[in-house]
Amino acid sequence: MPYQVPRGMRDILPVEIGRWQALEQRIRALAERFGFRELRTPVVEHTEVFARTSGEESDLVQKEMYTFTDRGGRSLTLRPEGTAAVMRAYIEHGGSSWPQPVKLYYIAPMFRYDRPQLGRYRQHAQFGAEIVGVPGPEADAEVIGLPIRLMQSLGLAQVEVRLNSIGDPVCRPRYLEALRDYFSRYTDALCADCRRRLQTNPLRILDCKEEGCHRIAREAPTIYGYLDAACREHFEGVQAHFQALNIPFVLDPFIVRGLDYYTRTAVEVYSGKLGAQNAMFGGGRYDGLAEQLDGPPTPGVGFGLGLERLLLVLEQEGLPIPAVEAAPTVFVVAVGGAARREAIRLVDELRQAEIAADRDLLNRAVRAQMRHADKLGARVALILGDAELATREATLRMLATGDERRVPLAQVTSAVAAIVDGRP
RNA sequence: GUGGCCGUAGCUCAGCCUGGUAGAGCGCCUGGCUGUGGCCCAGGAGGUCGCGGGUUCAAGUCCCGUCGGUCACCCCA
Repeated sequence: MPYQVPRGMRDILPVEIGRWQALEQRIRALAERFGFRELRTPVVEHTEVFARTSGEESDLVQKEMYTFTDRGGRSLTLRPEGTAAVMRAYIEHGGSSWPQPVKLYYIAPMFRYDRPQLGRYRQHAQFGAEIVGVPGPEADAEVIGLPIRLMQSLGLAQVEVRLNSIGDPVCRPRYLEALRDYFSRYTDALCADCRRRLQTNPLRILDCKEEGCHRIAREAPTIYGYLDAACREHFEGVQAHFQALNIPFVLDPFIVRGLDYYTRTAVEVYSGKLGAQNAMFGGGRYDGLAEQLDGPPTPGVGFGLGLERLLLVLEQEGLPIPAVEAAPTVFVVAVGGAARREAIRLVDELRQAEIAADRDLLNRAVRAQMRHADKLGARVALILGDAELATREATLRMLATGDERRVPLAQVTSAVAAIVDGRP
């Protein structure tokens, strides 16, 4: 085995690409029906774009970034998440002067240096969408409704949406103080990570999975008593709009999100079919993000959804997406040099008529050519030999039934077009 | 970054315990059918047994290391 793909990365082979293409097509159609337009950003950004926005304390920055120095001495990082890059592009190109609000989506690879396991890869694909420029809760419901409707349209009926508010820079500090007060009484019982988080980010203690920490966290004060009027009003607005959209959700005060830029709304959706890596999508509001990138104050809300995980869940639920097929309509089988030359011309003519056509390139026996036509899933075999050439005809064989008839060469394309249209 | 399990043909796996000439099914190619696919039959190609070291007369098999996969932890999509 001379070379292998880098750890945690994978090749998507032709036998499975049809599912990816089908999923991506559906996503694009749905996102655009929702009024989102695609934004493509480079796969790398200046490291600070992620380091400053996600937070120095976040796991993403601490241990998951693919960072390198380019030949000019710049520190660049392979995009570990989409939102910061979208906001960087929005600010750079003067998004505030575009028709407001701005609704953007992306389907793009993300890179995180992590230990691989089922549903977790060092390169994975995410579908994400953002609404920039709307401070009110209608945008939260609008953008989070998108992946919900996507999953429903794929047949995932009961997805559980876990919703929370983590406050904003006005009210969250008071809550963090309350958490510090509370957890300080139990420092001996907290794990080492959480003792550190007590100083750096006590919110994160809330979703620590350590048994001891978890037990203590369960009794911790929730943020609900600390949200100020504006945050509470926003939170209630999001819930009201979810209800109006008939999106079921549960309130979960332990959803805190791993990145620092989130404000107010935080959501995560899980599947029981994914083992330990069970998050399907996550997202929230990030009203302070633009300023962290030295841009003007700009509200935003969005999500990121893991495509590998979505495909895995669909597979395990017995709901595979019908793959995009790439079978030729016509396979031209040629016997002999003159027929081969005619086949080259005929295949080209069919292709110019927008009919998928293919032929043998290995100079193989008729039998092998027929076998190949069958394996490719062609609907029609066009057989060209001396007998046909003598009368300027081709034998048109329907592979499903074995029915055959002779067609003049000049009428082959229209005959095949008729078959494609369902007129045999 | 920590721990458990697993690496033999393109794929799924047997052989390992008890060291002694590397196997099966599927897939691929060819032929049976010299101009007709699927089904069937026959043949062929394809492997430094993940890699490196050690023990031994002899290692796919035993030991150590390493890389990769997988599951769990951390955390996330």
